[in-house]
Amino acid sequence: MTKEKHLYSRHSKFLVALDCIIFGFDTHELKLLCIKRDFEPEKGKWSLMGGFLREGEAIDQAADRVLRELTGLEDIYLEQLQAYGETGRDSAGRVISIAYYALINSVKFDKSISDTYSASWFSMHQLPDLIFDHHAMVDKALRRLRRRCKTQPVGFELLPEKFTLPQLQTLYEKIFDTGFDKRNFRRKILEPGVLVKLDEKDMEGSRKGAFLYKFDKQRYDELTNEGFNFQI
Amino acid sequence: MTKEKHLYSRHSKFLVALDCIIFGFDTHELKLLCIKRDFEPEKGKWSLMGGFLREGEAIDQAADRVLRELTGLEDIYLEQLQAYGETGRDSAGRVISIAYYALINSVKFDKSISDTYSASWFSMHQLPDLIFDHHAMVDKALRRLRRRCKTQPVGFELLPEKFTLPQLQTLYEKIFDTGFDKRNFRRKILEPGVLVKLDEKDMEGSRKGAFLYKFDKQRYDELTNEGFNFQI
DNA sequence: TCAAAAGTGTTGTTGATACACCCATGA
DNA sequence: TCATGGGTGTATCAACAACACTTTTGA
Repeated sequence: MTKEKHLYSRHSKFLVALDCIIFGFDTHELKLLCIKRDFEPEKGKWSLMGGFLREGEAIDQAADRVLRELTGLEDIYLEQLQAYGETGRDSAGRVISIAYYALINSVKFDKSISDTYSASWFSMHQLPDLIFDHHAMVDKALRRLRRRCKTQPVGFELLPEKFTLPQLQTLYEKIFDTGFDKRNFRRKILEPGVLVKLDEKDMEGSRKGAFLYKFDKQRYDELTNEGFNFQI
Repeated sequence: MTKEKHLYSRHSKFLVALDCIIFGFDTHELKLLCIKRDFEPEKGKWSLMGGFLREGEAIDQAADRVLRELTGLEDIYLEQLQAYGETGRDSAGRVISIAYYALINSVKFDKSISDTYSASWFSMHQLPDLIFDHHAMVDKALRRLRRRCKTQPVGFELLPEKFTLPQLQTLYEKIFDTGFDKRNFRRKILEPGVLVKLDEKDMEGSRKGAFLYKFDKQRYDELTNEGFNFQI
């Protein structure tokens, strides 16, 4: 008999699931990665990527595993939103679900893996119907993402390592679903000095070309230790 | 055989606990309600009030029940923080814990009930050692409380229905662990017009006496519908 | 009459917003 | 040469912070 059984055995146990709200950005749109469920219940309907917690696995690890199973990606920004535990939330039985949101650079991710799950990207403005309480999770994730983007340099997670300021501005505009003044945006984002301008231009987006920048994580950490707070 | 067993039976089940971070305010201090555990493991140590999720119970309901068991209070402000699920977090076995924080007016609560749990209030500056990851939960709860207080009128939950502006200011100062300018504070808090001044004074705190105010929830809801956002 | 807390407006500073033109390039 | 998106500085306005004296009352 295990210690656990001895002490807590009179209490009920529950299935614990992880659901991932996966955001991506492809130069013009903020997108959400959804999968077509290939198992019951709700087989064939659109859903967030999810999975069940396993013995001996921390919940953060489990979310990471679920994300990796779908995208093939490691070292992804992943943050817990909250637990969802209404009794009727899963039509097939009692499941406590812990929602996480992830930010991925959609260029990187492994299309072949996601094909096996019938995954596809949807614009945040044209989401499909999602099962259970997944819409509520997505709403909450978007609000959280906006809050994080205001005070932490997480937007960069959605872009390639090298990016242009117009790209970055477009990203922020899509996340906040609004427009920003170009000069004010550049001033604010450059002012703390955590973006380093490279001697390279991206010539894709325009004739003139736009300088590439890189996020200087080391510099950011230094400043943060000195009490600096990122703000956009 | 239930539908649940049929569909999800190959997955593991887990104990799910609820832990409540209970904040109170007693005119001079922001306080935390802790209990001395009367069961193993960690019997005799200080802990947050907690309990296990039951079959057929939504997690929010369960948190509410746990809170009521300790305080005897209904209709308490209660908000989920997040789930904690490290594998070794509970020394007696694998338990997923969902943390909630509550705001109660510490005058109201039923001392006799809490005595049966050996509960007591601790100043946020002199917290006892707490078991497991409860300190991390408290830290997170305090940060969340500060954020909520900045943009939602939740501070009033910690005060009696009628309160004075000096009391309210002290509350905010204790929550944010800082001092505010009296005139600026009064201007900001009164400006939106969601506090109604009563024709009564509280004579406890001073010779002169301070006017009592009441939070006008109906007015607040009206303004909120018109797009108003509370800000302090 | 005095000690102790309540109550009240104005000014300076700082951060946010609005705004228009020149530049570099490929077609 | 022209169409397209990239890059730059200043002036105005609003929000925030700093600040000191009068009032009321009970002891």
